[in-house]
Amino acid sequence: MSHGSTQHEVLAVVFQVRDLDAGKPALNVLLWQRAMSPERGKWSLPGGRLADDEDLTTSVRRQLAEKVDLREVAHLEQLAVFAEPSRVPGSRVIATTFLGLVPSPATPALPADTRWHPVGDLPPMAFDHRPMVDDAHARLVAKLSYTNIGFGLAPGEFALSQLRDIYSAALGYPVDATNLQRVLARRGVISPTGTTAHPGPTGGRPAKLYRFTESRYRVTDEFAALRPPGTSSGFLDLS
Amino acid sequence: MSHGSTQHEVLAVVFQVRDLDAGKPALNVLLWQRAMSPERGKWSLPGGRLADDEDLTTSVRRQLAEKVDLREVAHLEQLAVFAEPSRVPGSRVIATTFLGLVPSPATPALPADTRWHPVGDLPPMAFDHRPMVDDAHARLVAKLSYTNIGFGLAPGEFALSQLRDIYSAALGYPVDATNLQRVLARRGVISPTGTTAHPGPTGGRPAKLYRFTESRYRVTDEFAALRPPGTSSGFLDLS
DNA sequence: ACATGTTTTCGATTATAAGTCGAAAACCTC
DNA sequence: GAGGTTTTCGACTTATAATCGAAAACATGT
Repeated sequence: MSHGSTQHEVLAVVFQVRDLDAGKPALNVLLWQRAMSPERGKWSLPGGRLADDEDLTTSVRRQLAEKVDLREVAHLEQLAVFAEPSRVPGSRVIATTFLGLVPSPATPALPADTRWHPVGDLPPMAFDHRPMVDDAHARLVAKLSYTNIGFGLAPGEFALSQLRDIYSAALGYPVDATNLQRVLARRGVISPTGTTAHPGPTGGRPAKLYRFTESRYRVTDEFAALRPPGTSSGFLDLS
Repeated sequence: MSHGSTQHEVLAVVFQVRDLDAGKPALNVLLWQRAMSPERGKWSLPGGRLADDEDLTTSVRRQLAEKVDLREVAHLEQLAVFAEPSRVPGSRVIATTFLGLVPSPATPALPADTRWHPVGDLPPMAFDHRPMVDDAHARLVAKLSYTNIGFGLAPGEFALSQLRDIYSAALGYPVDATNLQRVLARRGVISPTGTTAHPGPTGGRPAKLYRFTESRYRVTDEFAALRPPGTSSGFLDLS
C-alpha cells in the first residue's frame, strides 16, 4: 500500500440573499470563473490549497479575503469532505467544503472574475463543485429550521417582513410572517430592539425592529420528538 | 506559502449498545490500545492512513476489517474533519472521522488489544480522539430523532421493549415505549413483521415483532417548524 | 381449571407546537 | 379626515407528542 503526497484544499459555498428590496429576493452563491485549463470558462467555488501551518477555518477566511476580496462573512462552518481519487485531474486533491453566509443588504465589491449566481439558475460548474453547492444548500435549508443560523443572512436589525423574505428565498417556499415570528420568538432566537422602522414612501404601519439574540451558532430545536421530559425547546449548546 | 506533504487518515467512531439482555444496556465505543509511542497505553479510534487510490468510505471499511476484524457495520457515515496542524506529533496528518453503527445482539470477535468501552466511562484517549467521540455521540443522539438511523443499532427483528432499551441507552435518558412506537410508526420508520416473540421464562404477553422499513439512511423529520404547507413528515431522501 | 404475576399493547386524555385567517393598529398621501 | 398600505396581534384549527391506565396475552403454581 502506497502513501504518496496528497494535497488538501478548502472550498467555500458562500450564500447571500440578494435583491431583497428590489424585485424578487433570491438565494445566491459566490462563484469564480476559471481563466485557465482545466475546466476553463466554467465556474468554481472560491478556495484553494491549505497551507502547511494553517487551520481549515483560517485557510478559508484567508482565501476568501485574498481571492475574492470578501471579508463580510458572518458565519463559517465546516460541511463535508470530498475525496474521490479522481475528482480533479492530476495528482490527488482532497477537498473540505465550508458553508459561508453573508448578511443581506451588504454588497461587497468583487473582482472582475467573481460573481453572484442564483442557486436556482447555476452556470456550468467545474469539477465536482455543483454537488457541493447542492449539499451546502440542503444543509442551509435544514439548519434554518432548528438553529439560529439565520443571523448569518439577516442584517443586524430587521423588520419581520424582511426576515420573512430572507427565509423564503433561502428555503425556496413561502413563509408566513406570523408563524415565523412566533416560532423564532418562542425559541428565543430573535428579540425586539424596542425601536421601529420608518415606513416606506407608500406608508403603512411602521414595523417593529428585531435582532438575533445571539450571533453565534446555536441549536434551538434538535428534537421534535423523543425529547427528555421537561426540556421542551430549550437551547442546546454543542458548538 | 509552502505546501509540503500532508498525510490523511480516517478514524471510525463505532457504537454499539451492549448488555441489552443482561444488566443495564449501555452505549459503547470500540477502542484500540496503543502498544507503541507516542501516547503508548492510551486508547485510540480504529483507522489509519488513506491509501492513494482509496475512497474514504472504502478506506474505513478496509481498516475496520484489517485492524479490528470488524465486518458487521450496518451504517457508516462521514462526520467531520480534524485538521489542527499540531493535532498529532510529527508531520501533519488531517483526519476525517466516521460514525459507525453495529447492531445490538451481535458480539463480533475482537483482537486482544481492542475493546468496547461505555461512552459514560471512557479511558484516557490518545491525541484528539476524545473530542471526536463526543462529537460523534452528539451527532448520533441528534440523528436518532429525525432519521431512521436506529436500524444501525437494532437487530433485524425486535420487540418494542428492546428498541426502547436501545434508544434509551443511546440517547442517555428514559424513553417511553408507547411514544416511541407511535412516533416511529407514523413516520413509517418501523413496520410490524406480523410475527410475535416467544415470551420469556417469567411469562408475559408475547411481544409483536417489528423491523425497520428501510435499512438505508433516511431523513424522516428534518423540519419540526417552517415546513412548506402540506408536506407534513414525509420522507426526504438526501443520501 | 383457575387465580396470580408479568409483560406488552392499545385507547383516552392532556399538553404543546404549528398553521391559518381576519380584524385592528399605525403610518402614508391626497 | 378619507382612503390606501403595511404590519401586528389575537382567535381558532390542526398536527404532533407526552402521559397514564386499562385490557390483552402469556407464564407459573396450586
